[in-house]
Amino acid sequence: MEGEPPPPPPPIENNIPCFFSSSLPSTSVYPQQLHQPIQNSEVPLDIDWVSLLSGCVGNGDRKPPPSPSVSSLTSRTEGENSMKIKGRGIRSKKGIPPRVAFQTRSQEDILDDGYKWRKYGQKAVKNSTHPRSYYRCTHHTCNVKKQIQRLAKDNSIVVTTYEGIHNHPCEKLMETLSPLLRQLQFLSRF
DNA sequence: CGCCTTTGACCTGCGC
DNA sequence: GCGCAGGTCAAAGGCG
Repeated sequence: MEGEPPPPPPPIENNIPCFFSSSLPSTSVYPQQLHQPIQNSEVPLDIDWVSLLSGCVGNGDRKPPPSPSVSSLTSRTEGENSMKIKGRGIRSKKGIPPRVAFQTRSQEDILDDGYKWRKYGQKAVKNSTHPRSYYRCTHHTCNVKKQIQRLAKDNSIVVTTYEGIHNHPCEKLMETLSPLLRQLQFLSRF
């Protein structure tokens, strides 16, 4: 049924995965309208990290903002905008997890976002010379996935699409923040 | 030895 | 109904 009903974009808080990494070059976030092509590759640096992080907190994990250098977050990339929900493990139309896509200008395909990922597939995609890689969070109870692909028209841009929300804290972030938190606790006594 | 990547096969939905 | 394209599985091999 339902011939691709235009789903109302869910509140952004529910769609923002968390980002963390000293090496993560950039990001910007918009609600997931992942069926629309990227129209521009301008660089919106006015990231609302408060909203972003509050969404993370509400979802049980969080990451500090990376230092933005470039990027534009998107919805689906060109050549990808016609993507349908297919495949063996197809997401049921009822329970489609939130998805967020980022464009990141980076020489490296894999951006360190603080979580551990296991690659479970790679696929050549139409209209792109670069394959798309599929990753899954290695945490036992976490079912978050991400796809990584380079833009066909700009090899320097990596498009990372997160699907789902982590249900566990980011170990790397906790490592990083622990000393700070301890210090804050100590200072707050005075 | 355990974990990860690679890679081909398989599955599924959509368009024609 | 068929073919295409995207997404996933799982065996095999590599690496620390």
